[in-house]
Amino acid sequence: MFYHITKKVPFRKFHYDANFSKVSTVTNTKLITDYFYQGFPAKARQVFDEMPHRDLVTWTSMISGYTSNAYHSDALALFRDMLAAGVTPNAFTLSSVIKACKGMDLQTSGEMLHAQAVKHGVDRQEYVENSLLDMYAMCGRSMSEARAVFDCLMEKSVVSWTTMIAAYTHHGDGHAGIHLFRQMIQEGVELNQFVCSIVIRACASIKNRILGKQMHAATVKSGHDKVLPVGNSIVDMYCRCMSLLEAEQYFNEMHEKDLITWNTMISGFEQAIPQVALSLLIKMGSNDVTPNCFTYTSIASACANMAVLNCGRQVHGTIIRRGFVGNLQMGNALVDMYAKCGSIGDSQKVFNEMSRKDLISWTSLINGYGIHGYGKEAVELFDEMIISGIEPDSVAFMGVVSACSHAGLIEEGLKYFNLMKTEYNVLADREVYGCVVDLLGRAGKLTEAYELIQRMPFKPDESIWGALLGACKMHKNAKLGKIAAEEILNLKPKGAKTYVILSDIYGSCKQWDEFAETKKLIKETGSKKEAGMSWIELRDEVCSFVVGDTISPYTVSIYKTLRVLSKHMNDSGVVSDFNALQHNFEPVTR
DNA sequence: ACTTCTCGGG
Repeated sequence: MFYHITKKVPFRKFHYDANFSKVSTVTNTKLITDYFYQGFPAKARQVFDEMPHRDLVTWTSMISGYTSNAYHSDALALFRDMLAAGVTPNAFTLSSVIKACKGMDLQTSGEMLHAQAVKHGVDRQEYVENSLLDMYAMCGRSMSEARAVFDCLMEKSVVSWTTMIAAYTHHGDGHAGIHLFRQMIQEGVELNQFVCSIVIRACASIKNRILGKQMHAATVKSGHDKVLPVGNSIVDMYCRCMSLLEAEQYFNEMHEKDLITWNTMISGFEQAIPQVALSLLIKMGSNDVTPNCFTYTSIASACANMAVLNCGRQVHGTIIRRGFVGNLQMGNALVDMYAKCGSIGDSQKVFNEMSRKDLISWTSLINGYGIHGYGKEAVELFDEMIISGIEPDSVAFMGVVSACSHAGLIEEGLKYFNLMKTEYNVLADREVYGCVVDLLGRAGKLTEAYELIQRMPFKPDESIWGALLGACKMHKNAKLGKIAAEEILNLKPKGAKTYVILSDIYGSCKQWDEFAETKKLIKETGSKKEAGMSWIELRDEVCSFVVGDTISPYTVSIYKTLRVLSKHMNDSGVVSDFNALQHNFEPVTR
């Protein structure tokens, strides 16, 4: 049992003073360690401050305790105090304080500590070496420095391997991480829980479900799957590989779950089946797990993906009540949520009230403006972001280009596309090219769009040809439409949707022979186009609609309203696109 | 008595 010994202890004045003081230092140091272990840094600090005498181990316990509780700046400050007090650090101290530098992304300070380690002759000790390796790997912009250190290690322990695999994975190169893992196995290094969880994470990052499942099996065999972080990684892996059934199955089988387990499931389901994310929130409550900030950012995204404004507002209310509004990622999720739920005003409001904004905050609102057709506002916000000193990435450019595309701001959109490489040195990925194809296509510059596809540095995929095909439909260009459709069918032979659009194009171009032939092909392949679905919130209910719906109790009034609306459109001179549609279906009424 | 590597948010 520990008890708190302070300066006020009266026995200090006796002759065995020195000895007693030593005992009390050891005891109090144990107490400090224990307080940190229990997660009470303030109590640990109080013991430390009241100690009559502190030795190197006491200082080190404080520093490492701060780091393991993520109080990195306190750890660093205390290290400075320690040096000022004339105490010389050892390998234990330095590995802890190097870890603090990693936690704060301070490579320069880390390098200074590296020098200290050399000075005190501990730089080649295993723990110091590994913490330095981790610091260089995680703080550096690339892996080259860390790789050089790793290759020079005298002895590669499982920790060194884990550090490297983790760093590659965090830098977005899961393949390199797995490659290193294979090497590690070949060298006969034993698995431990850390390697298991990070390798599964690497499988998740490259969405390799087969390899992930093999690793899952390996962890079961070695018993490491009983460790929570490993189990959580397994759930995460199945979610990211879009194997939600397996994720749920494993989740249900877990004998122990923590907050991260629940959060992993909720964020895993948030995109594909947002309703399940909401029911998981309720379930976790009845399992006595309290949701945190992470939980609610995923829940806000789930509301965004369901486009349910009322539900979203209620969630926002809960977020305010729980005091999560100041959180950056939380704010970002809310900006996105309101935009996707159709309330761009609330989206702006949340954005304006955010005390800190990062690239994602700006991008979310730019995307929101794009969704709502506010091209000019998107462009202005993008420029404002640049002025505020934020460096755009390809996602941000995609947001502004796509907003321009939807608003018909062709010149503006192309301007930003060109600025990417000329001004900002941002590489346009396949998605950005897709946006630009869409932009040119909508503007009727079909030949330019086709030429861009031919000279882009990637193999065009289905969605890029799809953008061209859609534009061909819009501008009634059967020649390029046929080319685009053929390319898509090469990539995805049974795409009924492609035939349908192509037949629309032939129909609207009045090429009836080709129209009939395409229709015949649709029948022959026997596949059906997946129906698009829309939904709105009506009071407490979500009502969904599909084309040709006869099931909805509102069918009759829906088509009545549609006729009124299209009459309004015609009367006010809006040219509707109903011509192409007429060939596909007739409204079904009862 | 003190040390390194693992899991969740566009």
